[in-house]
Amino acid sequence: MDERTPLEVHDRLGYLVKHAFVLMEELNDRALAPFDLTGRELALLMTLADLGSPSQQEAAEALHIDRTTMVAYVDLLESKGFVERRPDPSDRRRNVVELTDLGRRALRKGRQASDAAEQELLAPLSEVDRRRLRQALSAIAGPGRA
Amino acid sequence: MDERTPLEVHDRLGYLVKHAFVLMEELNDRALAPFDLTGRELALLMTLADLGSPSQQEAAEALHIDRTTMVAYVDLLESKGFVERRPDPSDRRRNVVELTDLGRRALRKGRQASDAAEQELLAPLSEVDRRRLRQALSAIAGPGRA
DNA sequence: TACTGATGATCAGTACTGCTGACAATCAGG
DNA sequence: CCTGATTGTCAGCAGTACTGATCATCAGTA
Repeated sequence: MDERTPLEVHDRLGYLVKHAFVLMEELNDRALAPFDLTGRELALLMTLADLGSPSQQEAAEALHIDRTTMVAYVDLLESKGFVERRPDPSDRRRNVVELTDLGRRALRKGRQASDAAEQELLAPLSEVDRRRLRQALSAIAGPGRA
Repeated sequence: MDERTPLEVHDRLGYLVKHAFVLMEELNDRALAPFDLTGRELALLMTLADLGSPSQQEAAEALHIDRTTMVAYVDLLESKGFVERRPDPSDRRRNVVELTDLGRRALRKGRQASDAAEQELLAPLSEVDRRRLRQALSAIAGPGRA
């Protein structure tokens, strides 16, 4: 009870991708709110866990965000007690960013909640279609394109 | 020559969808720049053409944006000479938004350029995969979800 | 040692997008 | 006429992420 006429713009790839993104963001942030996390913050926690204890620069590159943006994220997660900054003894220009125990716990809980949000977004799709969508998006936006 | 370790975060749906969106936006805006259009502005031109001559409110609903945001878009497109505001004689609260001849021309050119940008984004995919991706995104983000 | 250039983190300022809340004008129903 | 709802407009704010400048540090070189 919303659309009368099918609109051309609703079939454009740009429109579809944008609204899939907005929806995913909403579901993700809603699922993560109980753990005091946003989707972007969870992504950073995941990156820190994957990379060991990277510098801010390395983490920023892995997430394809600007290093000046990373400063604010680390500030935020540090204020929540999820990560700690530590100057790298072997190169004192660098800040090593490490997960705290609290941060590791938030990561575990957050990953579960985010998994559930993904399932919610993918609900209209069959198992095969979900796999195909993932593969298509990886081919489009994955390594070597950004 | 970029990623050493496969990172968990790069397989998350949120990450994939976000970066597909960012890439699509870049390709779209680059393709549309010669016609003095952004992807969002083209979307509005398409909506106006589809809906006939809707009020700002109707156009905003069709694009799922706020009516206060629509004001700025119409201002912008009006300053470029692509659309015209006209008070609706039958309801003087409303502004009917109409494409000008210049706007119709920009729409034609812009649609072609945007089509090319879509093809560029979809380049890594086969014809079948492109169709499946579109269907999957429609099921996820199409009518009835937003 | 001293000099030079590059690198990492930080901050101020800016731009863009899109929201909320308030307002005036207008309409519809009684 | 009144009342309440609707439409467009505007000011203000929030979130995101950038550029450019600055400071400390490092690496290489003479």
